[in-house]
Amino acid sequence: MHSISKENYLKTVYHSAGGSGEQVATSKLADKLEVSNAATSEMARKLSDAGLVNYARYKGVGLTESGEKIALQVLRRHRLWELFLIEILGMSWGEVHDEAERLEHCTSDTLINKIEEHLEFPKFDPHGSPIPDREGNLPAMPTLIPINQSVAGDTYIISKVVDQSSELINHITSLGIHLNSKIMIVDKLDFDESVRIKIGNEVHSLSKKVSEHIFVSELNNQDKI
Amino acid sequence: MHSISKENYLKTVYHSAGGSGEQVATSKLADKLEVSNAATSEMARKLSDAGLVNYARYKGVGLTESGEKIALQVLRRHRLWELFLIEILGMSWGEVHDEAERLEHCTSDTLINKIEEHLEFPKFDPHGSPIPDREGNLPAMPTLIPINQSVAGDTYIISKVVDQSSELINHITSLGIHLNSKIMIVDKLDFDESVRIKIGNEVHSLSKKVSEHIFVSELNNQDKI
DNA sequence: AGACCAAGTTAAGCATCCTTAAAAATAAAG
DNA sequence: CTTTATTTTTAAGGATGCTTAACTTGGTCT
Ligand SMILES: [Mn+2]
Ligand SMILES: [Mn+2]
Ligand SMILES: [Mn+2]
Ligand SMILES: [Mn+2]
Repeated sequence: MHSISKENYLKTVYHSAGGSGEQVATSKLADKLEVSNAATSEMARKLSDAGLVNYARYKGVGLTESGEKIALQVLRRHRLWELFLIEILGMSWGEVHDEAERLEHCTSDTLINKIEEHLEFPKFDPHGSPIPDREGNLPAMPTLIPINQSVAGDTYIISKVVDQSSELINHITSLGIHLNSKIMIVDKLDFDESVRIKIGNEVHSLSKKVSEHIFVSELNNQDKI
Repeated sequence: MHSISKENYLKTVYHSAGGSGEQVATSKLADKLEVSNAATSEMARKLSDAGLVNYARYKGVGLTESGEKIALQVLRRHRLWELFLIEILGMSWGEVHDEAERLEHCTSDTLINKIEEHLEFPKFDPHGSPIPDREGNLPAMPTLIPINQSVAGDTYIISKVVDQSSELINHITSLGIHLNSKIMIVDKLDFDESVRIKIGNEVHSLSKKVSEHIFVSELNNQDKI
């Protein structure tokens, strides 16, 4: 098994590259991992030596096939743990991410497979993200769009919430937004890129920062999830 | 939270001191932790600086009050995880120790309390060891004796198995020994300190190494567990 | 007591992962 | 196409936790 730092790094490259094999700037990774640029450059070289990323100085990093395999394993552990903590142990949406962020690094295949079995082989985690199977395959997903790209007047279903920070999740929860909530886009304000949405009878304003982390699907796509 | 190394060290001091505040030789800890004596001496000094152990050169280490508090927290997490993995996830006796050895270092109070609640506040782990409560108090336990101190001809109940290594646990399991099994001491051989025991209709020979890790209670003490 | 031995400690050094500060490469302006 | 600004890398060093090898210390044997 690789070190905690290496696993977190590979997972972050995967997230930042947006699934495809794009090159990611080392400074972007430094931001997300909350370490210095210097630390990220150094790690890029080490992971490159280990054959887990493609890296050329000043050109960013991208996962190799074996690097992606590891990233998907970590992601699998993270997402299964989150679902388990919510479904079986009754923890809250806001609590599970930080816990999973640690557990993902100290869970054997045997254990994570037991958890998967206990949850009856789920396909999505509590934030709507797909869970890789034992071979690293992701389930088919409908195309989702972030709220800041939605159309005013249209109605959508909340389908995924990017859960990088528990602060964001707690804020979203406090607005009454949950997975599979139905929302209507009231209007979009150009000057600050905020979006006003209607949930039930309440109208809330979402800043750009918030709206770009919430993904929705069109109402008629709902059955695909 | 302290580092993994420090937590393991404190836990090992607790185990080695046999509950009371005896001083433990650094070399004994080095053996159990499978590191060099040098590493143990260095760590003794660091933990002493942090006020977690009493340490005077050449005199061994003993837990301070705050050191014992941490040891008991780690022990609590270890034992609750082991029980959880067996009871809820169906893992085997031999598998859970190694898993718990890692999980014990990355589990928040919130999570371990949820686990405790889910298990309905158990008092003993799957090997018969007592589980400290949230305040670090251990449940009352009957006095147990290791099999190598048992009396030939007498009948006992298996009440605790020290689970330092999964090899030992697997061996014991393969002999058909489980918690609460009833056994009879057939005889004790002086020349190699082995013990022969009868379980059901089978007679097995236990080496000294094995017999000193299995603890039994007299038959009439059974109800106290 | 003096010599000896085993147990325990210190010294020096290595791996990992991080930092800040200086240097180099790339990108942006003029 | 230079000059400047920004991004990225390299260099030097610190903390932690480990190693082997050399050195102390305390206890034992004669
Ligand atoms: Mn998460
Ligand atoms: Mn993590
Ligand atoms: Mn155990
Ligand atoms: Mn451990």
